[in-house]
Amino acid sequence: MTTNSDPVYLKIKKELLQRIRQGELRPGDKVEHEEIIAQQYDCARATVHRAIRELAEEGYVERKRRAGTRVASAGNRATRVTIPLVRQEIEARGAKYRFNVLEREIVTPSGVAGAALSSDRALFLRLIHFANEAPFQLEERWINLETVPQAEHATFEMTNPNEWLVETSPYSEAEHFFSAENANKAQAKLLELDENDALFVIERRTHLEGDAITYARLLHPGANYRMTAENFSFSTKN
Amino acid sequence: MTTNSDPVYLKIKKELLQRIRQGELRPGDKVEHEEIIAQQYDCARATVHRAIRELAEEGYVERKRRAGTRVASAGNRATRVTIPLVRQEIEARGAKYRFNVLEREIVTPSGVAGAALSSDRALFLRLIHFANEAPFQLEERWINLETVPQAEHATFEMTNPNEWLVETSPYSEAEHFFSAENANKAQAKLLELDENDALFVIERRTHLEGDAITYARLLHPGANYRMTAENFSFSTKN
DNA sequence: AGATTGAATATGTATGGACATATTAAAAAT
DNA sequence: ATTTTTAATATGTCCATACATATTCAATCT
Repeated sequence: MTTNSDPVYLKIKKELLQRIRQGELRPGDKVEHEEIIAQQYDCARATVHRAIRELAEEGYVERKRRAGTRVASAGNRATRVTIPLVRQEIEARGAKYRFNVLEREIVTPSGVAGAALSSDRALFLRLIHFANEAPFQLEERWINLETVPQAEHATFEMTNPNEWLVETSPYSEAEHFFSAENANKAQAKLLELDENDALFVIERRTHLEGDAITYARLLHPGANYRMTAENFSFSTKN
Repeated sequence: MTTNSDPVYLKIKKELLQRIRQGELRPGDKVEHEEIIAQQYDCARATVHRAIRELAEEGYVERKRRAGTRVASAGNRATRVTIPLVRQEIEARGAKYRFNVLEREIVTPSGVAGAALSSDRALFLRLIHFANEAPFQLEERWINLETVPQAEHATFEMTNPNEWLVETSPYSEAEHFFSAENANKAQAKLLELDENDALFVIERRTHLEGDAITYARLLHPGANYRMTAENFSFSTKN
């Protein structure tokens, strides 16, 4: 609900959103002009503009110059997913975090990793992450040594590759893919599962200004892993 | 890159983001005050404010009154996932969409569905969705008949339940969960898979002002299903 | 009828000023 | 030395106004 202490633009936003949620304004319906709403709330047009602009950014309405504002057609709305760092994810559950480097090798990446990195030299790493000594995530990672040459001499004993990379180039762009796979024999053994058990797979490609940095596959036992997507405007809070 | 035709606030936003991406401004670093940037760009403070506010909303910087603006610590950044309507998803691939209602029954939901709906009467539906006559998604859905009584007499012959619900209460709030499971015998048969093949599972709970509307489980063959998460500020476009 | 031109209009951006408010740092009082 | 009070400051919101620009609708010309 709308709090008295809310700034005016938020009040307008919430009340409009409520009218949409409750079906008073249905997809395709026109929303009043900014000037008219400004009169209703006795405020400046800029204030109304901000309210409706934010609703547009969140996908609730569509705006066109001269044509006005309409409630957007529903369906395929965007949700937010936060992909956590393993350590945080594990420690947030109150468990002890530990990881282990199983493999470390300089390779010429091929296949998916090759396509993702487009580089001749990469550092390949295979790691396992534990929560309270129980296998939590199996990680296969390629780091592009052409764009991140420092990786060649990093030990990855104290900080895992993910944390190391976040430290090294903090705000690189990332793409994520989610899928499900059956565990092969090796994966099953490392994760203490049976062969063919379902795995929840997160793939991540990061790049900086077009240059590929890393490609990683993060494999979780499907039986107890669950990823949550939040709504954009939760209830009427925002 | 910054286009000449970009509005000033976008120019400021992009150039600040670039300084963060390239590591000139690192996590924890202070960003200049709004007034100073306004001087540099010869614009009003409100213009700078909008640029930095949007960067804050996207998680790149953190702002505190009196304390100023600092580059946020990286890691666990949010990404956007769009959960498409099956029909759109299938037709977007150029395939023919068809669905089939396999089961339809009024039940008292128990287990996860019961917890999600907290209702005594629900319509349970089991459906299969085809792409070019190949099984694409298996759907198990409970619709709360206390909040959506009209569902009891809906046929779901032309419009599938998802589309029907989007039509009925367009902007309800939704939560999504992703996970991986092994197909049981029945699921495998319906999806034309082998038993134990990995399934990519999307669970969805929707509610309207606190009242539960529906709970659905959407099961995809893991072998060829892949969900993509986009970045928030793609490159430097936004 | 069809194409071209020309207003009308709703949104988009921007200004420069004002006041509110959270938070910090310095000053004063204990 | 520690706590309390006070002032300084950066961000947050808002206004009234102005002009830019995309898009529609009507008027005009071929």
